[in-house]
Amino acid sequence: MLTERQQQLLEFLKEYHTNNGLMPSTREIQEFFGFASQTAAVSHLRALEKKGVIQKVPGKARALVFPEQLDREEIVDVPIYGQIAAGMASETEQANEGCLSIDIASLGVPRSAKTFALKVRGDSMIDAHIMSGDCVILELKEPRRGDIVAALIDGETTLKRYVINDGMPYLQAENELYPDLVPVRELVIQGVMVALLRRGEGMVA
Amino acid sequence: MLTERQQQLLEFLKEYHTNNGLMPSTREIQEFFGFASQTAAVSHLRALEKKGVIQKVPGKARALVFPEQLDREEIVDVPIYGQIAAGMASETEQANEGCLSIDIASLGVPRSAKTFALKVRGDSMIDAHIMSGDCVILELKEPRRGDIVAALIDGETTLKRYVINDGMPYLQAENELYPDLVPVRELVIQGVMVALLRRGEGMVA
DNA sequence: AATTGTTGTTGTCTTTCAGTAAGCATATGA
DNA sequence: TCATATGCTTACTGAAAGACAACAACAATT
Repeated sequence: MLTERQQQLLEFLKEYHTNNGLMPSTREIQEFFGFASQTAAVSHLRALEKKGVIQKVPGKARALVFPEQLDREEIVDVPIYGQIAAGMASETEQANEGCLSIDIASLGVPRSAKTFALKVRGDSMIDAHIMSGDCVILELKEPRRGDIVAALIDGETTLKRYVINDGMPYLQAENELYPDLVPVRELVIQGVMVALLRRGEGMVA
Repeated sequence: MLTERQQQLLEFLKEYHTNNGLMPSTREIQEFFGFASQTAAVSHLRALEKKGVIQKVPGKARALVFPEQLDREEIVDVPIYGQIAAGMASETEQANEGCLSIDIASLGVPRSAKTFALKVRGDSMIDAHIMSGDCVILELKEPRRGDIVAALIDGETTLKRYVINDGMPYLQAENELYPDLVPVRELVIQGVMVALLRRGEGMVA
């Protein structure tokens, strides 16, 4: 569908955009390709627009848009704070181990929600089909009974199901081999699980 | 950290950007807020830059960038074609039921990979901890033994584990209640599972 | 009391930048 | 063969847009 040259141009646009966060002007395109005229760049852009891979907003500077980008939902950056059941004693200690960028609609959380992610270690939630190595996405909010939560219980953080019995909240593992955790002193809920991402080639059991 | 007014300005920038795919000019900001001068907009932008929430590229038009956006990995749009084990007889029939935008690094697939997603229905893969309602992300590539694949077997599409025994490939469910599927006529692999996304409030067992 | 930050105003100046007109050579398909 | 798409060139225009100077009122610190 696209010619060789048009492909090169599109490539340049994408690269420029990811590097600089904005689109090149026609003169910058001209310079990059070594054109003697900016009109060459303009006509190429026109061709790309006719083929639907870009959209132009007439009269405005650097006003090129990739159509996919427009009907995309808003992307949020979910920071990965670390592994669960390992450290993270204080809430401010944000051992940011990377980020997870995903559109907000896929998570099913409101735009205002504060979210973060933790990597699961261990198999205490295996009966809820949460595997070791999975990445759980949590929202900072009040837990309801039955929610899966990351909680700081007596100094250690774990992922468990939040249960209330006789007005007494405690944590329940989803694995017969693990006991219930009844808080001795404190029970601080750090987040409520809203989504889960399993990734990589490690899909082999 | 930000003042009321600066918050409003940032809000406007984000909204304008998601709506139009590009940044407003200082004069557009001026007009939106009803300033009598564009310098007001400029000085606000300067303040936002000093506080680190935006970056400006001097001399260029509409050259405002959100810093997070810059160190973000490239976002790919994974189309959701439909439910597994339901329809999707032909490969071209793309009942696009929405999209999943996620940064490519989180998926662990090469940039060139062709990916798509399917919503799982049924519990035949429950022992691999894939639940009904989960969204599996698949890549178009050759399966290796042990991979979880979406396959068209004798006219129907299912998600199963790809096994080879005595040089004979067949499909295996991860649930004792389901039998192995040995292809009678044909076995077309539609994609190899590379990631899984479980979302929504339905985290309650 | 002096300084700095916020939120503005009236101006002017200059560069960036998109857009157009007119032309030319080579392909590709009808 | 005639039309149409591609891939360029030179030359010009005018609007879009950033940048700066100078000033002013008001808060919050130092």
